[in-house]
Amino acid sequence: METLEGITGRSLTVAELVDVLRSAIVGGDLVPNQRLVEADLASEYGASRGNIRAALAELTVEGLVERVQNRGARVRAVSVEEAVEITEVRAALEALCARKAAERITEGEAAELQELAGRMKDAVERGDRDSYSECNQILHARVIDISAQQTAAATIHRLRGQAVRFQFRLARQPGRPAVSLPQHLAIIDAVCAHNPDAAADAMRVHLESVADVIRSTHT
Amino acid sequence: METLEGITGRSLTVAELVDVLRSAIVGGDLVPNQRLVEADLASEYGASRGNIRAALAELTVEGLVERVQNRGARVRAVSVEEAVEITEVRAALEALCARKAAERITEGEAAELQELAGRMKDAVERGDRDSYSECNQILHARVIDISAQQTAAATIHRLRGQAVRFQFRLARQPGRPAVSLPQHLAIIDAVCAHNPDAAADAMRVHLESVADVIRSTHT
DNA sequence: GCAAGCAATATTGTCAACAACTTTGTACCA
DNA sequence: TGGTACAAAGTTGTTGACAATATTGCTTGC
Repeated sequence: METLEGITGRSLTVAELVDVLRSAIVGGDLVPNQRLVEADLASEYGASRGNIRAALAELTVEGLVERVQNRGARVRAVSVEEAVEITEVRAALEALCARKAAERITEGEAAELQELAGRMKDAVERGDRDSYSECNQILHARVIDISAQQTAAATIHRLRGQAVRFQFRLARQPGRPAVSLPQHLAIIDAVCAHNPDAAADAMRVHLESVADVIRSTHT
Repeated sequence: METLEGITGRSLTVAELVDVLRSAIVGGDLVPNQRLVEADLASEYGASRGNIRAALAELTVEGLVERVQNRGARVRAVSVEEAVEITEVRAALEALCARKAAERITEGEAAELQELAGRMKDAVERGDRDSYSECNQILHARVIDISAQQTAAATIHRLRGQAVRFQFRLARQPGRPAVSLPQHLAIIDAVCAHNPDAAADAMRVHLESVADVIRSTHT
């Protein structure tokens, strides 16, 4: 892989570095607890150490990186307990979004969600995990989108980045689609039926069940 | 006021600057939309511009400061619409905390909350706004504490910082205590009765009513 | 063989200078 | 009078050098 610096000839800005490093952490190129030595990252990504340093400071506030005084930065390792907490917070926030989405949804958007429901049923019948997983992500994103809640959306997005490793494992669990499909369909039904309370409950139940699965992997 | 630099003889670290600037913004010494010129802040607080710059970057991620490329930083102005959203997110998260608190609360903690309920009733009867406002803050803080939800607590705290200006106005509204006192008592009752669903509902209803008041000030 | 102290190395924290960009003010021309 | 081009000032973005701190490995004495 060629670095961006190698291609463009200029060095990366702080904002670009934040994006690049965030992707590297969320994407798993930088693994939990891995040390992030400023000088190494600087030569790796073709940036000055000062900019690397600034980027690490921002990612620390985002919760992706952990720093201790005079001892440098590491990729933050999220414990199972913490992943459960994060998922519970997501449950509360996405339930809020589902509630607002049920209040605001248009007929066009409802038709779109119904079509998505069809694709999800199909995918489960065919045993197509990748397609189902994709629909899953689209559903959650669409509900947040329709809710038009900027603050909740930003918070959910940040938390997702921290726990993405656990989500990933989850989707591969055998028998998981059979459990989650009816939950997803219940969310779609309630949102499309303009039923805020039912939509919030359905979303909360769904993500609480995700939290339970994560909890159970702790043993 | 003497700067910390003037007292200690050394210049401030980035971490110290973040705290100082955060307090200044939340406390209202730096008002919304006020420009934050790095060089000015540097001489004001007796720090190097580089450290000021790093501190502003962190506060930007926290949502207290707004920056645009090459045009500097300002204190972020939170709109009424945004304050409503923030309060709704707080409603969802504090409802989660109330639920968990109801599950975990000990008898000692329950007695403490009941005593707080008494003080709140007293304060309203006596018309003592300051005391009631203080109890209010203690109640919310205690419920979050008892819930032992680190992730939710950190998120609530960050959001509170952004909307603190609106909260402040609210407490001074005439007739407000008469509305909020029964809501607060309902929260305490449900949490102490180990009733998670009721606790979550009571907290959500309470903060949604706060959101309504903020919304109504827009007109 | 082992622990304590010390030197060497690695790494982070801070700073001041320089470069790049944006805005403001002014002169000139239609 | 209005607008455009250009110069000047103000401010932010970036970098490399230096200082402070932590870690590692070695030596020495027991």
